[in-house]
Amino acid sequence: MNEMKENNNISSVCTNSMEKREEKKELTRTTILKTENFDMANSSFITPPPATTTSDIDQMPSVYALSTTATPPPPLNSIFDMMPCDIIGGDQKAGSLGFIDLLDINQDFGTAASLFDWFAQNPIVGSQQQQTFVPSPASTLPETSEVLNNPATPNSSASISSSSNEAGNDAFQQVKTGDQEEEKDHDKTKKQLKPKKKNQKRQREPRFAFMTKSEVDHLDDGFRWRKYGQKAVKNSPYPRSYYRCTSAGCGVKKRVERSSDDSSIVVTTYEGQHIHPSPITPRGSIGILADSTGFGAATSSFVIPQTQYQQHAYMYSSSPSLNITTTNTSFSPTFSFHQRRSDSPASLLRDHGLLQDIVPSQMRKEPKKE
DNA sequence: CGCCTTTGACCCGCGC
DNA sequence: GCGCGGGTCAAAGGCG
Repeated sequence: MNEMKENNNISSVCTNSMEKREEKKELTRTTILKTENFDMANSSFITPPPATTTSDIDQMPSVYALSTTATPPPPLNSIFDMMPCDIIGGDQKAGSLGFIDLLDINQDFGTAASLFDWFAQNPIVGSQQQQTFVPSPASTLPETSEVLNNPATPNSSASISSSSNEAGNDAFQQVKTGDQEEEKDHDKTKKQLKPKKKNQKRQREPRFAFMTKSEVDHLDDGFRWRKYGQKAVKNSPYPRSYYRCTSAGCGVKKRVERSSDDSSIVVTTYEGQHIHPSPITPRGSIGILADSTGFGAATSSFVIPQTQYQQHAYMYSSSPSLNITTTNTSFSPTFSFHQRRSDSPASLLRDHGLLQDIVPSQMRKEPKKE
């Protein structure tokens, strides 16, 4: 109890204090990269990511995208496809077995004002393609990369098949299997669902995680969340918070916790798919345009408030030359993530032979500065 | 008053 | 079967 409170203090938790958020938002920095060896069950890296090396990077915003899957993920047509609905097969246990490279972001971002701009500017043909990525020491991962993905789970593989389903919900359904329909009403009745069949493992919603270098734990992503739980995390001084989207009928959840290795890194894990547009488009926030497919909403959990990230958008890559720096530029005030469903950084990377270059496990050992 | 967080208890799955 | 740990519930209280 007391310990938990202490943890809260330690981790500079300011979950819903707008004031504090305002104070600290500028401290939030974002870098997106893909990684692997992420233990989704524990929201931790199976293998601690190598340290970033440059002091520059240390100054950069940090968002690390992570995801796991137990089943071959559906089409990866864009970075935004890496949202829960499309990417992560949702079995927690299996998911914990390994982490898959899904955030295939690695590209010369050129003049893109931001990560999001970049995505907007780089249409990629990604449909009807199949991609399999099997982290393996002997595989295509270049050891020159600073990435050092210790394949904690050699068996884990991201099979990204593609069928570019324009209906986001349908895409989501692709991930679902069999009895998952039962899950629809699991939210309220979970507790009463004792008579759950023994052999029916509870299927988890697809999940998507990313890491954010921020002093703010609960990032404002444009949606309204209600905290419904907090648990101490084993082997971590920081607690894990559980949030649920407050919109009626929307069962999207997210977990937020700090990296035990680097307290400046917040690991946010989204689970599920929004069935509504972002209720909030606060000034400075990147709004999400949900389309009729609902996919926009589905991917909206990736929304990053402009106010928090506009200072820098940085993307790690194993190759310094591939780093993008977007300094003091702002994200598009409104970005429709779903609008690039045919764009695939993954395929782009594939086309450019960069897929394996992406830095995964690197971020955890960023030089601690505190 | 409504919405939110806090927090102890409970449920559930898994490993031993 | 038991214990552990993750995840969730729901009552209580805080806050605007």
